[in-house]
Amino acid sequence: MATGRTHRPATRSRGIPEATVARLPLYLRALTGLSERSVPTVSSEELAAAAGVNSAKLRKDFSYLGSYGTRGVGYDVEYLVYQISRELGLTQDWPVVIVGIGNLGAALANYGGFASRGFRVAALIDADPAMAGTPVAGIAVQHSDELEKIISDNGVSIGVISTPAGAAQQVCDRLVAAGVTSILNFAPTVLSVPDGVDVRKVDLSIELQILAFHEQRKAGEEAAGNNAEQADAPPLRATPASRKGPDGDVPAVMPA
Amino acid sequence: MATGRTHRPATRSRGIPEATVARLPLYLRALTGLSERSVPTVSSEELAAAAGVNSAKLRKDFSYLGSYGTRGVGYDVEYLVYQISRELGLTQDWPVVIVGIGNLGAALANYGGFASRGFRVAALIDADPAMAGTPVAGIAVQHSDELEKIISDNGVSIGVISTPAGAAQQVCDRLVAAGVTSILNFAPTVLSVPDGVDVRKVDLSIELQILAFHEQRKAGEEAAGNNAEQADAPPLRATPASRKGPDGDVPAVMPA
DNA sequence: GACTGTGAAAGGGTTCACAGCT
DNA sequence: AGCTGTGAACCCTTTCACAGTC
Repeated sequence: MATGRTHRPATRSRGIPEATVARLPLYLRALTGLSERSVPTVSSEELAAAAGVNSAKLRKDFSYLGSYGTRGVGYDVEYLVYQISRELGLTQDWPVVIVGIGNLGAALANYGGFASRGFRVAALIDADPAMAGTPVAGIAVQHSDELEKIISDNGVSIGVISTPAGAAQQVCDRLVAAGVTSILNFAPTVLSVPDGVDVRKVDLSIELQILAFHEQRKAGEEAAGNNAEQADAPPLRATPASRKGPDGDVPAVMPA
Repeated sequence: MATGRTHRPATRSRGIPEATVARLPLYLRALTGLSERSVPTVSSEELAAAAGVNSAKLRKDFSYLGSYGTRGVGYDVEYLVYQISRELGLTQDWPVVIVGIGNLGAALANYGGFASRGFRVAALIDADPAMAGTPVAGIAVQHSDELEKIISDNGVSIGVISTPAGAAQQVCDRLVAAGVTSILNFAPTVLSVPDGVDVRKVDLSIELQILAFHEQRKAGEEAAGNNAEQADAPPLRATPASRKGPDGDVPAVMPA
């Protein structure tokens, strides 16, 4: 025990913070770029810049994985690529099914980033019988009747839902019943799943709405000083006891 | 300071937490559903369930917007729809351009959720001259030479990038130079933008990798007890001074 | 009685700043 | 000298629990 001791308080590979996990793919991508350019080592500063984060955060993130750097030198690119890949579970192959082969589903099937890094599109599934057999991205679409069989035959544990909103929960239920435990949902719905099943959501319209919020903010800033956005609101309140439309004031409903 | 009436500490419509902003679209969607079914009021409990959050969080979120509920009763659906829409800036129309009309761009153009709620696809832009004029989702694709003109003619402030990764930064720079201040980026790249420009990123492969991490976790749990995922790691270290692959153990680089 | 609005407590995540190693 | 690894401070977010209002 001559060294600095602190035996590492059992918090090693257990309990990597979620925020850190979400950034690992980012680091991995940056590292892959460096690897392709045969860069042997990077400092936290350089890598952080390439990944678009600050270096303190990156160092802390890596510290959760272990001590993979060398003081005074930096990180070995190849070694880090391997460690992060392993931590993310990308050293194994993940068969994935995509359900709902409309515009978006087809785009996903064709997306190169899917195929690389451990993910393999095991099947494309659609409810439309007319689509069955049609090749999309080189894979024949299968009818959703086959869903359960496909899942179990291929040992699929990750499913992607790109159906219309109305079908998503139903598809989700079938995926889960068939053994899928991770779902990436592109349909604009809240999916309910049993404990132990992970759902991640990608929602285009939500992202746009968040941008619109900040955009409006910026626009309001120019005409600053007076609280602009509150100012032009109609003076109606919801309080049933008081005034709610009795005075011909618009209830102000959005189109849809 | 006796207690009682804190006069609302000037933190009214200023400074809505980012986490809250990100959930407003979720609430809005749930409320729209209720509105279509002509439900007049909801409790925080009901609405929270529909939006997939817990009710305390929802109430706190709404408290940042103002006091829009009625104690003992709940929230007036129509009124809340209006207030949230206004807060998000959806009572005005946002022209949006989509740059990069490949599979994904086309899917986005066709996505219904775009058109509803204040967003209007003002133009589709692609670098391929062969695509110019081709109608996608009822809109003729325009060549990227026109980008600057399109932006300024239509007063576009929100741009969507669905180009390949290699083109994204360049497209981003042109969008920003032309006046766009909010960007939704689907390309797997870190975009650098000047201050004052917002970027949101949607990255399919990152989402999958996060799922894979948790999936691997679950798999490791079954064979629990011993720290499985660390256990099978090859005992190589990056320290250039010490051992680095000398023992024929794979450096294990990802394919790409 | 029912349900909102909100202080206060608890929990994560980020940033700082520096000790410690090479 | 240079750069990592990390306690400690700080900040943001979530949750609790209850006073306040209808």
